[in-house]
Amino acid sequence: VRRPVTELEGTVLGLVWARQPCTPYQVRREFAESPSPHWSGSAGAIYPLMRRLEAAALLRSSAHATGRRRGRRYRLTPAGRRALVRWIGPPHDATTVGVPPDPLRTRIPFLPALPAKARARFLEEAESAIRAHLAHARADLTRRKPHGPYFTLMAQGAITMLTGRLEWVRAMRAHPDA
Amino acid sequence: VRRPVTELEGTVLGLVWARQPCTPYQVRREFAESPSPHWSGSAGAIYPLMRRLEAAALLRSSAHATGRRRGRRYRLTPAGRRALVRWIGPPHDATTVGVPPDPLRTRIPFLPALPAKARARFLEEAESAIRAHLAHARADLTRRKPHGPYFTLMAQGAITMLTGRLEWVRAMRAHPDA
DNA sequence: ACAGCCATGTAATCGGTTACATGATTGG
DNA sequence: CCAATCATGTAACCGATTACATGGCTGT
Repeated sequence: VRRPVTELEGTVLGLVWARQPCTPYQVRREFAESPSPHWSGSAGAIYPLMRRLEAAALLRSSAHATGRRRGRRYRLTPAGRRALVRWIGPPHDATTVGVPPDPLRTRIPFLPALPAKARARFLEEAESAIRAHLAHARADLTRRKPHGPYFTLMAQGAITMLTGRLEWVRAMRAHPDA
Repeated sequence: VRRPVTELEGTVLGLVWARQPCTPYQVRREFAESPSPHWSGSAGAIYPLMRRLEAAALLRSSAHATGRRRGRRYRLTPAGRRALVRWIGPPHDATTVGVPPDPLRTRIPFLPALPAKARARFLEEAESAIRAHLAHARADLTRRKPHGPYFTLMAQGAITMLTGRLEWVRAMRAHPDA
């Protein structure tokens, strides 16, 4: 009666699957290089998490040493592989496929708390910040393209989201009282 | 030297601002009715949080009783109002305005772990689930329209995100190896 | 040799969820 | 009156972040 794996656990299973044998540090680097800042991939999150996954028999590890440095390399167990497939889905639940959280959208209903001038600045700064992130996302796309079609598709997904958000903000600036 | 308010704290400040005087239960209902399932608005989160905000002098409360039921009504203090304005921004940081987290997108690079048939089913189920959520979001829009332009804009933002995601999934289904 | 980064961890803190407890109100 | 729901909390657990500690490696 194992509980389903969390988002972070599922992502780590996927990263290990793709790179096995894989060290916790490689996983951390992947999070650090990701354009999405949602998870920090901090050491305090990743190392204990991978130990937990091993305790749950979803990962197994072997000691490893490059030169004199100790370390562990992780691989998926068959149960880990099955847990990964179940995490990917389908079925998709509401948190996976529903309206994604968006801190910018969250702020919109509270804009009347700002004076009109600050409200205009809010939207102006938002638009230029989104453009900057869009440029980063496009750079990320070209960087990931050699890694295969699915990495390309993921990067395109990020661009799609940013583009939609940009249009949305532009519409708000155009019709402030729509 | 107060730390900046978190997303949940900022949202609660905004909700209290819009409805003051406001009980924790009203705040919880707002989260429960929100189409985004990101925060549960559980009692164990909201009641202690509002007490913390009062301890930080961003909220003040007065005891209240309807019939024989005890309770507290909260209002913003001037400092709370300033904290709300600072939370809304600008400036926007990367977590606010960058690529939003998206559990569906997160799964894409791991699709090769699925057999081809399951991969097709993943995309098929994703598309139909997004359509269902889009219908909910549109219903939410018409429900919120009477509450003013900013609630309308927020609801439209959710629709924009879902529409973009739908097009993205449709493109993936059309060109599985793009 | 020494500074700085790479790599592997651990400990304390903090906050959100889950589960539970309790009383008040309302509908049948 | 009794059940279901509304409303107000509390406590335990769990996990992510922050900050710290350590030791090996690399360039100058």
